[in-house]
Amino acid sequence: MQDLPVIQPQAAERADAARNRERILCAARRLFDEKGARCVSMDEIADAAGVGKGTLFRRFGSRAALAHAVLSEDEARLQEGFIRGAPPLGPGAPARERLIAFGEARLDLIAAHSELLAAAEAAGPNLDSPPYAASRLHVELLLRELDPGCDSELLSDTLLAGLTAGLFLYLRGVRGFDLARIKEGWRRQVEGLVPADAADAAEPALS
Amino acid sequence: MQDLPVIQPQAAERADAARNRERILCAARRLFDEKGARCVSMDEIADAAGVGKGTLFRRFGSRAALAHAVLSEDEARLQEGFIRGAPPLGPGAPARERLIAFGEARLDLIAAHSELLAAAEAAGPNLDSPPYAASRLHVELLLRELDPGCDSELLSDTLLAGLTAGLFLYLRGVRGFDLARIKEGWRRQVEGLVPADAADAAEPALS
DNA sequence: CACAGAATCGGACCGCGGTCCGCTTAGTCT
DNA sequence: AGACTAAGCGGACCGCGGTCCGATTCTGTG
Repeated sequence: MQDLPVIQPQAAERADAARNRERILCAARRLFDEKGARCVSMDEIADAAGVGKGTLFRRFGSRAALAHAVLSEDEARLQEGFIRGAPPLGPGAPARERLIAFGEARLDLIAAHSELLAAAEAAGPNLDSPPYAASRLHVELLLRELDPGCDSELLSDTLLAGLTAGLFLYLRGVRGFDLARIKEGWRRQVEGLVPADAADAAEPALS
Repeated sequence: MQDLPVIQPQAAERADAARNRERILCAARRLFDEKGARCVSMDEIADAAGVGKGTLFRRFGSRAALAHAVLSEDEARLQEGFIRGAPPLGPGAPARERLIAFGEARLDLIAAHSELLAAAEAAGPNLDSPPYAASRLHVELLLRELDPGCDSELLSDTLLAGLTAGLFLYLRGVRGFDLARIKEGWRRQVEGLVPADAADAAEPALS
């Protein structure tokens, strides 16, 4: 019989490593909101954390990943909200409403951290990032519930393309739309995507 | 009385400048499809064109802009297609069909030059690039025709977010969807966005 | 407590996209 | 033709994200 596999693979993190991780996250968070995400270089962060650049990259791999790590708390809160939260967003409301609420919640998060999130979207849709995967799955399940015949796998991705920090910055900064208007657009897009008749197919009041 | 302002501001391009522009475009095109867009550095292009790096950037401003320039022919052809082309894409077909055909045509173009287009999308939706602006306007007009009450300004942008090279590469490369399936998703999204009743409101056979 | 081995550190280093500025050259006016 | 001027040129230079590897700890063991 082998040893039981340890559930937390990174549990054996050395004390100094843990300390440095915390220092880095702390410095990054501070610098990001002091100077704006795009004006902070990785060298600066390493410096402010009192740590070598190599350490920084060893810990987080890339700028995008660091940004994700800094935002992980907020991402987790959102995720918690649509998995176990109160009805408009969490289970209990009709799927269509949940989908709309999800988009609005995500847009709120984007609005709050747009620059940082944009940095985290370096390559494509934050591919392979757990938060994105979770969101995608959530949207996919809701879509499947609303219209079992649709290509929910694909549509979840294309729908989520409308909830990107890059797009948001463009819409708000260049085109001049405000948050409420963007939310309204999302609602409209969701309502359209789901045929009105099919929408009521699964409208039990509770999950 | 002053001299008449010349209508074409850049007409006064010096002979050597024109020659170099051509050399650069030519070298870029060749290298891009020999080695794949992402494996070609700007230094390489300048080198292959027998031109200094400064010249390259003076001419094209950025890597993204160079990519656009290389693709301008194809972009122009697409644009020509939806402005003056044959009915499914050009004027004459019902607006909804035109919108679907537009997306499919754009997806074809993306599929043909995905890497290069991805390079051209460096910052946000190719913001301020003429081709993107033209596409956006086209989509906006079609949307307005289909449903005059909708927020066509915003929806044109969010819809176009689904026709991005970055998204396409992700859908095809990471998720493994093929072109046909992606096109089907686009159709579905368009059909949803436009209420079925309003869709027939403007269905004259000719423009 | 001393030791050994490995995990971690850190800063020199790389190639990249992009900028700058002194030199060259193509067009123009006499 | 000759000279004048501004457009054009090119390569040294910059800061950035990211990598590498020798030096430096930390931690379990005798």
